[in-house]
Amino acid sequence: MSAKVEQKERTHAAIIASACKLLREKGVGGARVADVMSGAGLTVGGFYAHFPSKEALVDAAIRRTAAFMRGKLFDRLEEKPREVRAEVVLKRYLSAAHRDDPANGCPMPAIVGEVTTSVPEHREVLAEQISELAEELTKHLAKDDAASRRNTALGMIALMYGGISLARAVKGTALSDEILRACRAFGRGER
Amino acid sequence: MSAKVEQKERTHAAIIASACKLLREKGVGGARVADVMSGAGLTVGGFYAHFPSKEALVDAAIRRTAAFMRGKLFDRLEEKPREVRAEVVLKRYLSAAHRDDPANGCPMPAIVGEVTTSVPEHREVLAEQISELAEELTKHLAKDDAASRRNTALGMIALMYGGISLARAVKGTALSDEILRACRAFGRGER
DNA sequence: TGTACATCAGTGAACGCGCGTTCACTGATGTAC
DNA sequence: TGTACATCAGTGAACGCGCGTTCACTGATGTAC
Repeated sequence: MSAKVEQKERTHAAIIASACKLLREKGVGGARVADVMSGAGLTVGGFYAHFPSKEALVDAAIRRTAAFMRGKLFDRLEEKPREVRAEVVLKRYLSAAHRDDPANGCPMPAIVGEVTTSVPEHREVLAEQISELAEELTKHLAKDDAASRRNTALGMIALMYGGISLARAVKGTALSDEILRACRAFGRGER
Repeated sequence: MSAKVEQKERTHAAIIASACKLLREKGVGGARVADVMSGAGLTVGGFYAHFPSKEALVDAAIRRTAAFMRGKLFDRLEEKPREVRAEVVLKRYLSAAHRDDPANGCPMPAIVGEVTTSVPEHREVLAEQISELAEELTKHLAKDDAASRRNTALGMIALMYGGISLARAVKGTALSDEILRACRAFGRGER
């Protein structure tokens, strides 16, 4: 039994990995079941031995990629002085590298719009992941007042998500770089 | 000929109006040709007497709704002192009313995500509309330095778009109101 | 230890449905004489 | 002014394609005796 089970677990992981990549690159609609499976070196039919539906896979992939993004964003952040951490986060998120590599970045740009007009499950998963991100970010902020740390965290999240989404939407134009730069400055408090 | 032409023009306008509503409510994919037509009191088949393709309709609707949104956002803004105009814009855009009435609001939340992975035409139209919005907003900002007015305008746009998009995605939760409030404060410069 | 049987991950074709687009047709409006 | 013909906006059914899901089948792994 063991070898069989291990093999299935490896396959399961490969399906999720493929889904995480496609979801961030092409969104929910663009991450087709057949493509996810062929990305994992398999054929369509086998999918339903691993997930009850595409929705279940998408939920798993949202959670996975959101956690992955938090890992990147807060990586070794505690080594830096508190006063510069917000700036570091802004710089990491609102970078040209992040804009140009959606497959390894934040899931939000690819899914927020679609998910807004879709099933409640996805929206709940997204809400849960935004909350988690806000909480972690709040811990790194410098201010005394807890309420204003919370506000800053939520504002930063909206600015970062909005900035990278717009920059990707107009990618290839001068405006795209300009947006990233402007959002970094705006987030820093420059007016 | 006249009565016939006038009738066709009225129908054309009704199709665009229906498309503008559906596009903002349900996005590009959700604004189905058959639904747009029945929203205008017509049946599917007649669509192609008015537009060469769904894409052409979507482009028209993006332009129309973006212009409409600018009208709302900057309405009588010159009556207010320059120092408060940014704040007024933030308050108008990041309001619960705007969040709860997508059909009459900004087209960006509904289309940015989808358009990013779609045909270049839509992306170009979007880029053009973002530029227009940034230029108009820049004119209302208080600072001396033109470059920093431009930065602030682009930052505000990303913050507003991001804030309302996330607030809509988690609509119905306490987090949704919190995001709107936090973004207004963040945009005002509170850290 | 070997042999017969059971299980089940994965295959690949088919099904069903949604949606953009096409097309033959209709009937009202407009034109020619 | 009236009559025959042309035009064309709008209808509604059909077409084609994409995509999620189902299903009969296969072959390798594991179990029972």
